[in-house]
Amino acid sequence: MNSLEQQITELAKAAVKALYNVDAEDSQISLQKTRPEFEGNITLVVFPFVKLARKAPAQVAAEIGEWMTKEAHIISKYNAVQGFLNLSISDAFWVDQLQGIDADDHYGRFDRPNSQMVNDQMVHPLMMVEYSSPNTNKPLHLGHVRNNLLGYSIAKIQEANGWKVVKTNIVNDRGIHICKSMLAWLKFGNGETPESSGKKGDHLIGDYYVRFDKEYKKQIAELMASGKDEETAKREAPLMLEAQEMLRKWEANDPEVRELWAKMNSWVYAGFDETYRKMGVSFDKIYYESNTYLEGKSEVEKGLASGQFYRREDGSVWADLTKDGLDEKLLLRSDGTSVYMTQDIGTAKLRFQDYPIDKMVYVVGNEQEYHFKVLSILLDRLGFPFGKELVHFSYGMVELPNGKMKSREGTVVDADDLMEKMIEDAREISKDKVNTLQGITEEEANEIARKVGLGALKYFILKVDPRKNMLFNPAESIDFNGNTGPFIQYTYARIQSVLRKAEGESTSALKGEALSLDPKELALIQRLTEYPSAVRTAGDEFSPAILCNYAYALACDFNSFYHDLSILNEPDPAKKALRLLLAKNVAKVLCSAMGLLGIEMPERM
RNA sequence: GGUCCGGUAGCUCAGCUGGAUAGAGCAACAGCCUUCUAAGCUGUGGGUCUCGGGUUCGAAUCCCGACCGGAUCACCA
Repeated sequence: MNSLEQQITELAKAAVKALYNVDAEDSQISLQKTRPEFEGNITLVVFPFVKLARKAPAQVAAEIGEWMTKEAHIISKYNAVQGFLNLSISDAFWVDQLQGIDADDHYGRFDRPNSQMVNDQMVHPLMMVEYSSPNTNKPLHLGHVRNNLLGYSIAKIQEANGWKVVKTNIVNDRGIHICKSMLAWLKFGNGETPESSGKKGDHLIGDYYVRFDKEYKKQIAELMASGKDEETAKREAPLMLEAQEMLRKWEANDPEVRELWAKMNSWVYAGFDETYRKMGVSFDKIYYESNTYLEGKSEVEKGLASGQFYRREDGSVWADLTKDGLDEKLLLRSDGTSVYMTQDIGTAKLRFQDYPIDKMVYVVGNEQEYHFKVLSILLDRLGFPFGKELVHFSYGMVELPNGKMKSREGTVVDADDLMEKMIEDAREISKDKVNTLQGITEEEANEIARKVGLGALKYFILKVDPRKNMLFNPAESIDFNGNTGPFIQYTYARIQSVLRKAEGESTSALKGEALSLDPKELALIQRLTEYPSAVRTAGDEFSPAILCNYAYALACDFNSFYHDLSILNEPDPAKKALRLLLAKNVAKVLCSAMGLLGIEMPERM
């Protein structure tokens, strides 16, 4: 089906040809939605043609408008304001569009140009999306929340854009930071477990990580008091030495250390699982750094053998990236241990073994842009087809009113606490709405509060352009009114309420009926037709925010329509049928758009 | 210092492939529920789009230069 834009573009080119005998380029055809203060639905900007025509802009607009109106039945009338030609599209066209949307069960979903039919089945190119990637020494915080929500949403959006998406996670489960919490637990834990304390496993481990830091600082202070300088004190503090010793034992597969490590990590995973479940995110395949870092080492060794990398006198291994305008990059330390980059190479290797990856996407904060620039070059050199074109979906930091979150200063916003608080707030607010929520069970009420609270949180985070830093003020609660998730959920719930009451009513009265549309109805249909391009743009630009904006605009249009025009009390059966069809499809699209954001819709609220 | 990103209403953010008088929400104020859910709708006030040049019929948007803020440039991750 030709979109309206395409049809108008062809018409405009034909008009310019017929009137001025000039072949216009597609790039000269500039279309925009007509501003509400003017009559019309779509506007052609005619300035590009005024030189060719050697006439005043308004006259050119009028001439083209006259020609198009005569030639094309979908244009009902036009008006020209300066160089702007405002075109009104016929009501029949819009009704037709609405019926098309209604008939399309996959409205807003596409195939890729390189999707192929294989044995009667559509096979899509494969995109792997890595997100979350937590350390196992502390619970998830607000920064992770943004990461997880963006990662999950972008996976959904790319799926709608015709990719087969594999969601993946790389868990950073080894290293000195893990040893720190293990050591603190051994020394000060008295055998505390999640069961014995009732604490969530990840929080319990996080507490010991903090405890380590506290005791370590104490030791540093003592050493400095006895005359050592700060550098020496930090290096020689017994706790740090012990942690390093523990890491060596871990690398040497010391059974005792490994057993403790496995036990404590399992507590953390149980905690993470709970947080992920609550957040509503999931993964198709999880990788663990403890399994991939050795793979990375051997890849680096191979690169060394093939001359891609070189070894320095102290034994460390480096990649020379000066030809790419970058520096030299360390890949293996002089003691042979691996760094972050090494591990990422190993992970890529395993992933590539496991899946036919066409595109690899890393959802990681913008502080790591340099890292991914380097990784892209290295993977390319090592022969990974997706290396060169890998996407670092780089998003901005979440900042608090006084700057970044700092765990040492206790300003970290915990993910579990935050979600719980949002759900409580939603529950509190819904208590004032008893009239609309009469007769529902406690369980249903909890479920509504959960959807609404999380909806508010998710929308709040996703509506901001991912590239930008965003501000979160813990002192102010996240809104439930205005441009928010609950606003859109509310719009949906209202529609569901109407549809429940209209159950059994047919929309067939619409057939063949020539009815005239109210401007609010027309605006709604036009907005619905914009959904596919919103999905496409969100995919192209990796921006869930675009879908937030779209869903908000659609909800606004509907609420305005709903306020002015009655659906159930409309006496004209054809009009009533149209409005029901409209409401039904607005709900469908709202639900679809919010689904791509990972936000659930309540049937009532 | 090099590189990258940002600067739009009191606050949080849209708009940025150039188009009409720059938009929302929050906060403030004023209205609208015997009528499909008022988490809604309508209205009022609020702007040197950081600044200065340039390109253009037309610049918040593109180019150049300042200024301010952030990130990064580790044998950290």
